[in-house]
Amino acid sequence: MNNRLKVLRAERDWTQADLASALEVSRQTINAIETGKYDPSLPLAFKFARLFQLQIEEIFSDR
Amino acid sequence: MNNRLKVLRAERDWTQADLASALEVSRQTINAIETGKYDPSLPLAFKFARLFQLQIEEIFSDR
DNA sequence: TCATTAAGTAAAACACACTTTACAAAAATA
DNA sequence: TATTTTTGTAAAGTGTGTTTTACTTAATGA
Repeated sequence: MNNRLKVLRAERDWTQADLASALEVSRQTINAIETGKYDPSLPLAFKFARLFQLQIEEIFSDR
Repeated sequence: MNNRLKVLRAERDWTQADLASALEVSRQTINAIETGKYDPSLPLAFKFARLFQLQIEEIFSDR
């Protein structure tokens, strides 16, 4: 699973910590997801989508 | 998190076991997700979406 | 260059996703 | 009604997602 989080953050000039606090998760969670260590849970994927106002599929991709 | 799995299954006349084998997960996993015991992982949510040819948000909803 | 901020990473702990086996209850069908 | 199929549920085990604390490295700015 890869994702566009780094780009979406850059477009907004947000740090990983900024994004983490917007989503109420730890900075390490953001880092781990961004660097592909693991996938977010579905509820967290929904939070990303809501925050960025995008479909989950526009942020995360299966292959 | 609620979902439309029961309806989507009914439209296709599939049992929980049918859906489970199409997705290569256990029947108990399908049952637990349908009955709200837990949410699927994001990769499994993608598999549902691909199978039903729907967006994840058209199958699962956050509230 | 020095100090600060941002990003990467690691370990331990805990909660949740998923499996297998097994059984009971409900629904469908002969 | 009797049998079969489907659904619900439970317990134990494994693996993954997330947290906290903490340290290192990289990038930014005075």
